[in-house]
Amino acid sequence: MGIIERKSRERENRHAAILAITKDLIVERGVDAVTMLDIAKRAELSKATLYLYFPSKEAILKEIFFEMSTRVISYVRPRLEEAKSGLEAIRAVWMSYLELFGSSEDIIALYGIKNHIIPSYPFIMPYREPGMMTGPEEFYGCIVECVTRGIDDGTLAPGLDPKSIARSLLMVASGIIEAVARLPREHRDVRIIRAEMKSVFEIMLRGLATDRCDRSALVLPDIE
Amino acid sequence: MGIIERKSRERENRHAAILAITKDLIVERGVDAVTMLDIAKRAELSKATLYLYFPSKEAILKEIFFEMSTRVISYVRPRLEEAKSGLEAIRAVWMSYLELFGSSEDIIALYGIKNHIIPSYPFIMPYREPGMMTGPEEFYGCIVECVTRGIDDGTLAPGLDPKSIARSLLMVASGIIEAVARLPREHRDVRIIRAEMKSVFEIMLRGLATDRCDRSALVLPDIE
Amino acid sequence: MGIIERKSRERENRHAAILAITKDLIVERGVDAVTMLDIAKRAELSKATLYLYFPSKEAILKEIFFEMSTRVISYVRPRLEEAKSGLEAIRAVWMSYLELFGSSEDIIALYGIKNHIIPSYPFIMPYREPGMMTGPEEFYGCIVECVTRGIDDGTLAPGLDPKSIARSLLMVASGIIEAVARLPREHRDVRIIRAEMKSVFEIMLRGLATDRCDRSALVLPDIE
Amino acid sequence: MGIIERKSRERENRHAAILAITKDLIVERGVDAVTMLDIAKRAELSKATLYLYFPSKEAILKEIFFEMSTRVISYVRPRLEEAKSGLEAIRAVWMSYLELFGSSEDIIALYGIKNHIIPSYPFIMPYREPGMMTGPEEFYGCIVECVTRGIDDGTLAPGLDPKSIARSLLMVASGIIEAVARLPREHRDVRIIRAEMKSVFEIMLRGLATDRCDRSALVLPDIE
DNA sequence: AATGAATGAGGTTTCATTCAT
DNA sequence: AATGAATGAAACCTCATTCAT
Repeated sequence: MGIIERKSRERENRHAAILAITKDLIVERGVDAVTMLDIAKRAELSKATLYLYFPSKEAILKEIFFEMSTRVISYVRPRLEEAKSGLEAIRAVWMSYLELFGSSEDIIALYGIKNHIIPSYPFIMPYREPGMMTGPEEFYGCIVECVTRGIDDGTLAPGLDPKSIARSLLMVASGIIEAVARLPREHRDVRIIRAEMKSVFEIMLRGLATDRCDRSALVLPDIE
Repeated sequence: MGIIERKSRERENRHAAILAITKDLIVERGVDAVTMLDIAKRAELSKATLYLYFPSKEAILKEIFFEMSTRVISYVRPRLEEAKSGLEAIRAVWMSYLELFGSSEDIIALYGIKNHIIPSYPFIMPYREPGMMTGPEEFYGCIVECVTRGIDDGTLAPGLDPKSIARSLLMVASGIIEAVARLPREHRDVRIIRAEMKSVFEIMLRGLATDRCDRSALVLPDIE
Repeated sequence: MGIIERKSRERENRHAAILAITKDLIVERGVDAVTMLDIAKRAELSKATLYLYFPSKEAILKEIFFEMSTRVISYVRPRLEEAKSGLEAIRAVWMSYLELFGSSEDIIALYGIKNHIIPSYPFIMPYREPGMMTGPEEFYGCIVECVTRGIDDGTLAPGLDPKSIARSLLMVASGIIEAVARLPREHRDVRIIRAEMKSVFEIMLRGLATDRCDRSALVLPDIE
Repeated sequence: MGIIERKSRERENRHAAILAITKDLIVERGVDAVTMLDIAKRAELSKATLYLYFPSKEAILKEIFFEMSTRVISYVRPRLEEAKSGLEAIRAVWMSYLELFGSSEDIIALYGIKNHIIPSYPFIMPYREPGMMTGPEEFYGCIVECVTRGIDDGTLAPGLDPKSIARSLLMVASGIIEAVARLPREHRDVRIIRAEMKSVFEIMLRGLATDRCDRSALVLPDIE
């Protein structure tokens, strides 16, 4: 039993290692430039072995994707719940992006893979029972809620379509991350990039807020 | 002589036809999924024939890219010059996007190819003598000017960095176009997409403008 | 009739021009690197037009080859006949090579093509009635005669097989020309190359001669 | 462990088999006429498999080339060291050629590839630190030494330029091998070819030697 | 569980040659 | 007579995936 347990743990380790390595490679080179051989080499495994842990390359990508998007939403959700208004909730989302990107570039992989797995996101989303949604769908749902809440509490401009705004916010964030992802690694200066993100996010916050809101909520703090 | 002329015209037609077909294919499937064989098949030519008109696949992409970006800037520039304020100039840029996208989806190809040809745009740009800039570089320059003008004439918020804002605007536009490009063709409903663009652009306009400006300049008209 | 004549002359001019151009290209780049398009471009003709004058690329090569080899033999033969001994005849052959190469690098084309047209030369040669031989065959025959003559008149070592010696001489000459042909054009210094040829030829002359001969016949003059 | 060893041996065998097959094909058809598909077919592999063992066609050629040239020089060098005079050393080089060619036609591949890898050899050679030379460069150096030695010990004619003579010898040998290589395989009668080589080599030996030397050193033995 | 070995399908590019005009 | 246009065949190379051991 101890042995079986150990085996199982080893297997999980390998599994996780493959995912981590693939993520790194994607962050370094972009999804398209990562081959199964690249992954195998860095994992010090044979290509064939990868297929013991994952049925296909697609499956690796999917797993990274869903694992990461779950993680992101776990990070964001409590911050949303603490927010005292709809506007603050939106602000909390942007803050989370800045913090997440600040702590690691991993998020680049998330967005790179997204374009392979659910390219139509956030335009097209299958209807799912509440609780059955995947990370990105849930994330979208969260933002819709934030916007609705903001309209209701008067911190966001009335007359907005929450779904449309949610899509807009997602696309803008996505666009920035992808632009960053295309930078060759040696030009990715985290500080500059965060400044760029902050700039865009602040513009959007100002664009969405009503006069009634606290001006301080429209500014994102510097993160060093 | 009439014959020579006709022949020459036919040759140019083929040349143009190949470009047009490639553009269509890119719009349909994305740059990465378009092969020389695909182009040849749709043009009802052999692969070898393509190489009579273009020295390489890259050359086809480049030609489409530079031709389109020149066309876009020619479209946008006069509208900028007519604008009475910096804010209106920015608004004119957004309007142009809406109009261009409304008349054809071609612009999707432009952005798809951009990521191949100058992936670091708009982050990294080689310095060039004025007048020697490629379309995208010139476009960036235009927007920097608009923003500067807007700060000077008080229609845009003071304290903004024009270069940073220009990059932000380009990235946001790019992000939207790319999100649209990833939609399968049958789901690309031009009206919905334009509404989506309009939504984002209006948010950004509001986010950039000062109170002093004309409220009507913050709204983009519907284009049917 | 005047017109017909002119036409015919024009046709011959084109024909000759194509041959000349091809020869130049071969000298510059080597046989393998010359394409029909290269020839057409430099001749300011279309590829298709080449096929009006020659049925195939092979045919162009063959014609250059036979024309040049005839010219070479016409150059060499009278010098052989003036020679007063077998040894001097051999010397005259070498002298001819030095002179021919000195006046133009064309001979490089001759040897380049040879390897395509009659690769087995000088090992295998079809039997032909006297007078029906092609240039290279005749050339070989000449050298066989020279050697025979030299053995008979005592200037060349007895016990040699004239045919074998003839083949040896041809192979050695060929080897040098081909080595030169492989040099990139900018490194082909005619003076150095002639010195190299002279060196080899003198060694061979000394190796073939008997003591009886005039020592001065073993030295080749410098050609500036 | 036994298994690992066996696998590794098999892999090396395949590697070696590909090299051997390629060598054979080159010997049969010449370098230019050998394609990756040819090699794959004869090896009963797919083209893709070849790329598991070698990164490119060029790499196969290079490996054959360096392996063979190393082998040749290992064969020749001890024979040179046993030689009692410069002339005998040169003779030993020729002897080696005869023996090597007698035991296998492989050497044809060596010379065929040489013209691809270092076409300017022996005219142009990069300077290298002693001990860093490739096989052919080392070979050239050896021959220069032999000639120098021969001039010093009086067995070779004074007034010769050792470097020039070395180049001449290499070109002559190369010329013969290449002439042989162009023969269709069914006409390559090893005995005849060796006789031909012997004939040329003996002429050159006589041409280089002084009267002082032992006449028997000017004759190469028959090898049956 | 692990992997060495193999491959089919597909990518870009080149070139001698043909044919309608 | 001249050619613009076209192409089939073939070259090198890559990669996700399979399978026997």
